[in-house]
Amino acid sequence: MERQDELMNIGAVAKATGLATSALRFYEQKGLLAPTMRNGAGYRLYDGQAVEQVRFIRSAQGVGFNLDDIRTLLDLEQQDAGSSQADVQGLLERRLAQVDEKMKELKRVRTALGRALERCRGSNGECAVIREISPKRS
Amino acid sequence: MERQDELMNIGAVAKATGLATSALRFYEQKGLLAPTMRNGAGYRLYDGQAVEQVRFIRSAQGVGFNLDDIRTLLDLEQQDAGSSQADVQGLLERRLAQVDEKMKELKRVRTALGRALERCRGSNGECAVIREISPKRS
DNA sequence: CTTGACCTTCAACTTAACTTGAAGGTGTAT
DNA sequence: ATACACCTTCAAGTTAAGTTGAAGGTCAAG
Repeated sequence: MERQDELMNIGAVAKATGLATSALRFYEQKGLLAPTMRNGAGYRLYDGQAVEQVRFIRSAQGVGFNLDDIRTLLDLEQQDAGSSQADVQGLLERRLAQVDEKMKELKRVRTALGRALERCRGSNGECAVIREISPKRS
Repeated sequence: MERQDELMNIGAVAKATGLATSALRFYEQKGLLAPTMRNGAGYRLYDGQAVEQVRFIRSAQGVGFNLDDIRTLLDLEQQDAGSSQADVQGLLERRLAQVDEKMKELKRVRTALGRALERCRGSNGECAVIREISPKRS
């Protein structure tokens, strides 16, 4: 299982993740994403793991974690001297509880939407009138 | 049994929800929360539903929706007469799909944390997080 | 009728998470 | 060797979601 160590420069990572290069540099500055190395000219070079990491960041962000939270989560990977296993474990447990809390909230939101949809379908014909629902992006 | 129409002023809603009064005024300005009425002096007066609504807003925010999204959700819930049934239904369905997508992301994050925790407990040292993310792309 | 805890508006400030722009170096294809 | 698309840093701008502060009105208690 030799992973081909093809390194990609920042533009390739950007393309692979759908983010702007500026966002990737920003993540680096915030300690969330480090290139594996730089080439002679100072270009950042990333391996495939970076793409995975960016995807994790986006997932976590999408469900309401901020970059600081995410950084501490990613820092666990590093096994920094100074953080004991117990520290790491405790942090993981707290984050997990937080995720479970979010799961509940999401279900709450889902239920509310489901009820609205039901009502909308149940009312034969009348949800409302007029037009113009703006094509709002997510 | 006419105890239901107790109106509360903004400070009481703030206390009941844990938000600052300034946040509640801000939500009003953004069209997310309207007081049922004002008293003679211009004081905002809210009913109990407002507290529920604020809780919904916080839940939705907590799972990554922004206030604009939430406003459209609330508009739908109240069947804000302003769009056709098909439009409303379609939008509701899209939002539901979005919620389900977030649910998946949350599960993804949860799984990553859960497995890292398990390994962290089981052996010494390995408390990696992002390695546990399945390399599945969206 | 004054005191203190409320409330009002409005404008300016803050923080997070980026983006944009300027000024310039690099890689490679013709 | 000249384009041209990349890349670099650094500073400043933007947007969302509020907070903070000034200047003042209101209400119950003493």
